[in-house]
Amino acid sequence: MTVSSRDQTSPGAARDVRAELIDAALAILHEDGLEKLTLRRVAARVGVSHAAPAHHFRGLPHLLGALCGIGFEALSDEMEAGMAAAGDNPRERLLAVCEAYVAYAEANPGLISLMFNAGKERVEKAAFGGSGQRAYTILREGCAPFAPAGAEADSLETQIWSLIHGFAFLSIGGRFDNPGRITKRPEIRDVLPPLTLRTS
Amino acid sequence: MTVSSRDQTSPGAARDVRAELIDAALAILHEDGLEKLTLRRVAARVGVSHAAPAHHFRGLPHLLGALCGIGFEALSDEMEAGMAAAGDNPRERLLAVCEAYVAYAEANPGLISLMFNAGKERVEKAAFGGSGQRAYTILREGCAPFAPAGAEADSLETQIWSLIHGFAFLSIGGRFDNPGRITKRPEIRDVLPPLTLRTS
DNA sequence: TGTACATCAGTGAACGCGCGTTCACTGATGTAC
DNA sequence: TGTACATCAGTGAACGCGCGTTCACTGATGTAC
Repeated sequence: MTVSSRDQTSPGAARDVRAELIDAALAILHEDGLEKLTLRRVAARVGVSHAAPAHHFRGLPHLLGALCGIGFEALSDEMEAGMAAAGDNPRERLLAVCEAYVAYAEANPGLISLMFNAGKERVEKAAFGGSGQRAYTILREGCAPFAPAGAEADSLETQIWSLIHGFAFLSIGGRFDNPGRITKRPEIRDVLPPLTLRTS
Repeated sequence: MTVSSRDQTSPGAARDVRAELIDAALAILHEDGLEKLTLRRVAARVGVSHAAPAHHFRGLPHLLGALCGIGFEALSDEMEAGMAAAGDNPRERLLAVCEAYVAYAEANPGLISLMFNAGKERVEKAAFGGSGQRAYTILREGCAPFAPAGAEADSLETQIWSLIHGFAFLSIGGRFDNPGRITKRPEIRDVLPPLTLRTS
């Protein structure tokens, strides 16, 4: 009986508690937000004793770090996929990257908040590598065909990043429901600045 | 002896514990962040028993609501002051509003995070009125002289708000220290989109 | 000017709660011989 | 194919901690007469 799980055709059918803990943490983050995300709740959701997570994560900050890594990878994947699906037009490509960024944030508000807004002491940075760097590089790639209007070298990236980042978090925070506004949920394409192709 | 405080020339010299509690809460928010902001710590900082705050706030969410109200008023004041100091040039006026927004956020990272990123359950909305509305109206006023490049009625406000909001939170989060970047802390003026005056 | 009373902010002890962490333990799995 | 041993993930009880909240209380202040 006890070997039943190993009799399955898939070798991965043996219980992977670590993966289950991460899935449960993502679910709690999504449903209840960061403040409800504790080791004990994660363990309870998986159906395991509250002491079990200690065998997989040094502590809550390490678990949160792992979640951030997953989040940045997934965000990067979405941005890359959007870019790839957009074809060759540079403007369409950048637009797709921006829309992917915002869409990911809107679909994963708890996770994106953890990734960007959680205090340094709460998240063990060592638990995820350069995952954030990858997303930034993709954004930079999307911006590359366009000349910055004026001065600084990476001012266009800064502009675009600020724009979509702010848009995403204002959207998540429900700020576009502001009673003074007409447009409840603007389109990204209506909000991007004019972009001129690099001439050289 | 017990009347000594009332013998002072200033009538406000009598202890105002409620105000002290709010000041202490702001200080904790600034120094340690939202996660460390509890009623007991606030009381301890003021030097009062931990049961005292209950006489002034129904609970932590009401205290946080009061802080948000103060924050939005202060943000609005800064935006208005910046605009007033900028003179008559519409572009300079809008730039000043934007710079005030970002500067306030950078100077008060804990408070601005509470105002925009804290969950609805944590902050009692009833504890502050339309303070957020005022800031939005000022931003709208700064945008008014400019024609939206294309379509939607409030797309320019959305664009500017997203841009400065994202810029502010990326700055607070230390994202401009990203190793892939050249410019560590860009200027707002280098990052604003081109603005064309409304013709009609 | 006095006296009786109501109000109200602050005290300090006590409560139950959920949290992270530690501990000795158990039982399954893998390995050396 | 066996036997002895090491490893390791999970258990459940226990710990101390900080938290919000409640409670009877005290003492100062304000008010009615």
